[in-house]
Amino acid sequence: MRLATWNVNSVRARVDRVVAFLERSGTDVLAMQETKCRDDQFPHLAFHAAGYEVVHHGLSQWNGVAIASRLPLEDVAAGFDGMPTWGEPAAAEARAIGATVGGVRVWSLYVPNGRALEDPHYRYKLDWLAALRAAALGWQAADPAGAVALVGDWNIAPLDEDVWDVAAFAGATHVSAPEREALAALRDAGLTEVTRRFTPGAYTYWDYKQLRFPRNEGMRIDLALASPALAARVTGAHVDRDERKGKGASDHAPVVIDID
DNA sequence: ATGGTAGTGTTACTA
Repeated sequence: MRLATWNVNSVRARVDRVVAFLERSGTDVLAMQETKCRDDQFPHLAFHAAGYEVVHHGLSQWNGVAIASRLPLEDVAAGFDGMPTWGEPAAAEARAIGATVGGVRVWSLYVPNGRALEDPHYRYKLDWLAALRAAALGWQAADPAGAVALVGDWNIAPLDEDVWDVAAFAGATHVSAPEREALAALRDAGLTEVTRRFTPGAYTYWDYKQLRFPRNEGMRIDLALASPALAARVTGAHVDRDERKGKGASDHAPVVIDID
């Protein structure tokens, strides 16, 4: 199975490019983030025409997560138990969707950005990650030998080498110790990152501004965490950097994972 | 030079 994760930054603005990627790359299952639309606005027809079914969770023009697959999708879940809320009035955001495909439990995740260390959104981000860890501990306890993939835009650079200039991030989100610790704590639920060893030095995101992509000033923030049973089946991974090129590109590139 | 781009219910907000 070829599984990919991609923050598409609006599926409606990029549907042709996303479908072309699916067909070109031989991707069986694509987890998308930042679809930026409600369910009734999702461009299902273009995916169906290419032979993919889609499950989508979108509540507004913000966030939005989906899984497209040419294998059957089962047991779809919008959000996970205990997921924190945001805003006034407090409400769950569309940042997680899960489905079982080919025996693998796949979650497409869009972790809150955090905005700034002193911003309430940063606490929301940490709480969201802690709640995800608690949910994952439950999944592990229920099925210790299960194949689980948590993929998406984590909005965290786990290591200093995952940003082009760590000094430029002093006092900023994405690299702070609490964020990195919240991500690392998912290890308690048996989850490990499976793409890094195949993609050393690769970035997955480059800001639209300041010529970040031409200068390769990027960040590795799109990650794939896997349960032990699934991690043992990962045979390769790559970042499809070409998808960041040209007119109409997302600011993220797809991360592709091959599973035996 | 405290900007710069791109997306959305666009003239405000999110990233």
